[in-house]
Amino acid sequence: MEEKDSFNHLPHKTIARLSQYRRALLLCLSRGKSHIFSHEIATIQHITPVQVRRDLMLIGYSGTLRKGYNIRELIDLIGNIIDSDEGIKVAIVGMGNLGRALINYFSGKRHKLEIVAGFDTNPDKIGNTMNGVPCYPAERMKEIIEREKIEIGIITVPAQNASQTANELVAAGIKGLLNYTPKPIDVPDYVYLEEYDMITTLEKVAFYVKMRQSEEESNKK
Amino acid sequence: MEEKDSFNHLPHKTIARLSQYRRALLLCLSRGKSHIFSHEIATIQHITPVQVRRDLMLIGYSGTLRKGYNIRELIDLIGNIIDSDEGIKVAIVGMGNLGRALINYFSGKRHKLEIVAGFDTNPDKIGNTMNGVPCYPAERMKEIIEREKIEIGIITVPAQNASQTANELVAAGIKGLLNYTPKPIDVPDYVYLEEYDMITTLEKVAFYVKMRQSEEESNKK
DNA sequence: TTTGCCTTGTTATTTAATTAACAAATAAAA
DNA sequence: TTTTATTTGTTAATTAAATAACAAGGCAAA
Repeated sequence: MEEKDSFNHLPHKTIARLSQYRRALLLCLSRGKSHIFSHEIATIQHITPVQVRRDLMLIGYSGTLRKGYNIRELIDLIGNIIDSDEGIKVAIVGMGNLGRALINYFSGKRHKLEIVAGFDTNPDKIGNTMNGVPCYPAERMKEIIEREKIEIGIITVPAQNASQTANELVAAGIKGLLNYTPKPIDVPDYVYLEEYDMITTLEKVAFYVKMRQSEEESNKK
Repeated sequence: MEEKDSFNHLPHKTIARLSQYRRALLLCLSRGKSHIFSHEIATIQHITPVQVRRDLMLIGYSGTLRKGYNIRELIDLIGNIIDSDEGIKVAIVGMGNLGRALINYFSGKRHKLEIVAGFDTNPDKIGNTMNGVPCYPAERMKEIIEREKIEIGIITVPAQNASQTANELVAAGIKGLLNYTPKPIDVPDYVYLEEYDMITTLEKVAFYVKMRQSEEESNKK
């Protein structure tokens, strides 16, 4: 208990990187590697070796000098930190292209984190199964989330339905939400919320592309 | 020229928020509103009024005291900053579920930023049109990107093809890349790169959900 | 054995972003 | 007319994150 508490002040960015380190490490392990240096991890992730070492320091893992980190041990440790012992169930609301894309990404990958239900209002989709994930009618959201003890919801409905969907998920007792619509949603404090807006991301890329071009032009002069 | 340069030190987060403010403002405008207060924008975006005012200060926009900001003017100013005068063309590589989801999100929305081509290797998809976006064979990437003067590429191929796709896009002269595969890619300095990893995001949500639960438990004791 | 080279682990510094604090302006109310 | 409430704009302080700096350990080669 006390140990686990020590991880709740890890920087958000470190949590994200740990997840990425683990995937890279699993790949290395499958290729027969047993140890890895911080600069190797850094190269794979396109970050600096210092940042890798600092992250590992924060989770209290020590490598061996001149031999690097034990890949198997590190994978296990990261799992202890970021995975839930019992596993966490996830539901996707909105089985359009984005919802299905997410299911494909996840299918059979992470066993501690499983997408167990999809919801939609389209009668053509209801009753079908996508990559092993059954699609239920939106009206049954509360019932199924409670029955299956689903704790995380991913919102991939059209933007205009985002906030209503969020409310329904919260009412159903969801603990964490991931909102992929461009419409910001409002949830109670006890629900962890992460939002990602694809339109904004693309506009940002466009801005920096433009910015660099105009910098180049003014340098030429 | 000199004015534009003044925007190249805007914080990245501010750029992202400007894009979001604009969308919110367009919605308000369409409802007949002409002015808006910082705290109204803040409520819509679930941030603080101070942050809104600070962002607007950075772009040099002044509202009128006790009347707020002129929505029309502000929309135009944000456009001047983040849009490219001539517009920027975008290509999507990988017309799977995620690629199609992005096309749906964008279709007909932002006229300064247009998805004009999709690429895939699947013969069933090649030659089709999705929401007005034609799907070309991957081999024609360079040819079409050069011909259409496409500057931004979005990578939505399977992870194992990510880096090869990135190389092809860079070779074709792309200026900005948005990588949605969980595999980090490597691009030259002159290419602006943004990466987003859905698996990591979901693992992060799961971590914080778990963390809060174990905090609650230890509080009960 | 000794020297030099890597590599880790940690602290210090710098940079980025958010939040707090508050002066100034002005419309509305007293 | 004077006071009060509200809202903007800006500087200062705080927090979060990344980067730099460097001591210490230990293998390999001389």
